[in-house]
Amino acid sequence: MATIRDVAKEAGVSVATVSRVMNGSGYAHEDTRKAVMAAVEKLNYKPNEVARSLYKRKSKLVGLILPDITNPFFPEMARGVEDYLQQFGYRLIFGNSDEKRDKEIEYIDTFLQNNVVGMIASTSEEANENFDNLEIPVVLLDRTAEKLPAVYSDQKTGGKLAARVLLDRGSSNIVLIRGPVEIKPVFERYKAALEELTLAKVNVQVMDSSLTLQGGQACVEKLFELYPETDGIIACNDIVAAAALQEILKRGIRIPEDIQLIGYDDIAFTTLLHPPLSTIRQPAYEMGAQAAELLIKKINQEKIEETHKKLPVSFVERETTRRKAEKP
Amino acid sequence: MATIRDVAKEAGVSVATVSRVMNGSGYAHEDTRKAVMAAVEKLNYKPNEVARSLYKRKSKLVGLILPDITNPFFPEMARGVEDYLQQFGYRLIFGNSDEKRDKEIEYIDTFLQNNVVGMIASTSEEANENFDNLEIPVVLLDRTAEKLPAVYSDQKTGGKLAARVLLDRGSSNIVLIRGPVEIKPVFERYKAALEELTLAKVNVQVMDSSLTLQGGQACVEKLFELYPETDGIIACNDIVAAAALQEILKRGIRIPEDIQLIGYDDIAFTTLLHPPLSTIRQPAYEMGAQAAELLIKKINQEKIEETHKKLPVSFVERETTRRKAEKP
DNA sequence: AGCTATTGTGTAAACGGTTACACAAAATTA
DNA sequence: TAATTTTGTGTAACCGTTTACACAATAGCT
Repeated sequence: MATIRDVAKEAGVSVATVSRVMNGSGYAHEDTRKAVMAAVEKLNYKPNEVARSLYKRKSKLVGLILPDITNPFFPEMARGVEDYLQQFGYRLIFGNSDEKRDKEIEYIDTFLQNNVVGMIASTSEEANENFDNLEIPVVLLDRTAEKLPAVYSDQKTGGKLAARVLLDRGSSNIVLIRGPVEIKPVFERYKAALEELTLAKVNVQVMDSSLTLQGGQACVEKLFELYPETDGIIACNDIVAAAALQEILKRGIRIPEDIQLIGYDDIAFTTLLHPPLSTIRQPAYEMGAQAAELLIKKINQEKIEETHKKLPVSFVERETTRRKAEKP
Repeated sequence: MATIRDVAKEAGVSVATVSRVMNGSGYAHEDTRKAVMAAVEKLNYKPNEVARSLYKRKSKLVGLILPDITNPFFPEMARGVEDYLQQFGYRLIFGNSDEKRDKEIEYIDTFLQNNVVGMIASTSEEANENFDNLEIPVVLLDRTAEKLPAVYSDQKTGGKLAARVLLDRGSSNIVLIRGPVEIKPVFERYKAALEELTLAKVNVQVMDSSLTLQGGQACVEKLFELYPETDGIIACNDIVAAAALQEILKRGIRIPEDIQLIGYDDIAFTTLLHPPLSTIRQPAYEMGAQAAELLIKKINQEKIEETHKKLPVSFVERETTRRKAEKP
């Protein structure tokens, strides 16, 4: 790889001059500018980001921590941030935390050691003290905290909405599948749904599940043994809903006639399920993009009107819920 | 952030000594070692990777280029490489190429500018000359080329296998959905399947589709208009197969009685489809992990027995294909 | 022409590590 | 005890940029 010194020699100028024309900073005579660019071209010179980063004490790298890219909800987000950042020449150092504090800390440390210019993270709640005394901007994604800017979605409305959908469409023996309580957004949607259901004085059962397929299957296997009269299920996410759907089909229960089912997230494959899954949509890509936007504003020290962006969720009506009776 | 100089001052030694005890290189008296470690502890010193990387001319970063993390096949791979590399302290700079040459080149350039120690890439075929004269190790993933080490799966056997499955189970009017021909592995599986089908003197139709849901739906919409007598479909991947499945169901065709369907990849949600999708499995996670393993060997200049690892595929029998008649 | 701005360029000191080298002190050997 | 080897430590150069500063040349004013 050619260095700035090679270019300087080739162009017959000093390294400072090369640097200036590369960055368009300071003065440079048109002739020397041309000479430098010719040398750059000839040697195919690309400035070494590492050296630049060392001097400037900040790189063009952004750290991204997501719980698990294997869950289809997160790749959407990741692309949202990547696509947005890319326009500004930022690159991503990426790590999966598996919601584990240790991994998170490890990644934060290496991000810092690599002079990242900022970080975007879906951090487990208790851990975000790890981000507290950083001197670089951090934005939380799909999670919130007082002290840090955040982009997330309206879990409370989402949870309520899921409950309302089943209620309005006539379910009265509802199983609410609660995801891991440590995961704040998941817990919030659960809480909101439970509240709505409780208010409705309907028969409610709560079951626990992880957010994975295996967890969902394990949960749902017991569901009908425990609560055979169930006529509505609110799942903690689409994956678990898909597991439930499968169990429902296996048992020959008619959906949505005998039982209604609603998921959460609206990941890509929900539309491919049979019947297609009704769900609460979180705008994952958009969330990622907005987090990136916020981060860039922070990096550029722009004034930020709102540091906490709560994006709206919506009910995506498909075929695991009944049509709501029209008003006459 | 504390620097090595701060630590040196705190411990009352020179920076060289601090460096030596941090790296366990050269001599260091036990007492001074302790003093240094105490200072490190006290100041919470973490060596700056950027400075280290500048001097050594290689970082602890590995570049990863994948076509599109939004396709569930790739996150599996990505985790395979991340999980493996993580043990050795390497981190990932990540980029989606969308199979676009420009994006690929852009990422390669920035990877290089950041002194990555190696790269793993699913590169579009024609573009991999971009990797040719690099002085760092590169391993291809899910793609192959003569000159570069590669980890991929046995597309030829996979394609053949898919065809054999339908053939052996009695389909005789088969539509073969071909993915984008520029994507080598996708083309290869197509070619192998076509060959097998042709040999069988069965009625074959070829249709084109992208690898996405939208593409699959568009293709499959026309399928039954064009070829109403179809009794077997080989899809270019699971996503397209899922689209086909949906169309089949919509049309009230019985599966697998009237028509058989087989996908490719075995991504996570295939098991959730109704009926669960029979498919050809590629060991995506394992492929990622092995690519990482190969890369690390390259980095450490270990001797490598085989630079081209072709991993086996397998038929995952689920419910969109009939049971094969048992031998008596 | 003489003076002041403006423009153009180079030198050298950072940035925060690693390491070659020099040298001193301690341990080992004869 | 003297010579030699081993151990322990510091100084300074280097990695490839950026930029403060100095200074020269040119341009723009009276």
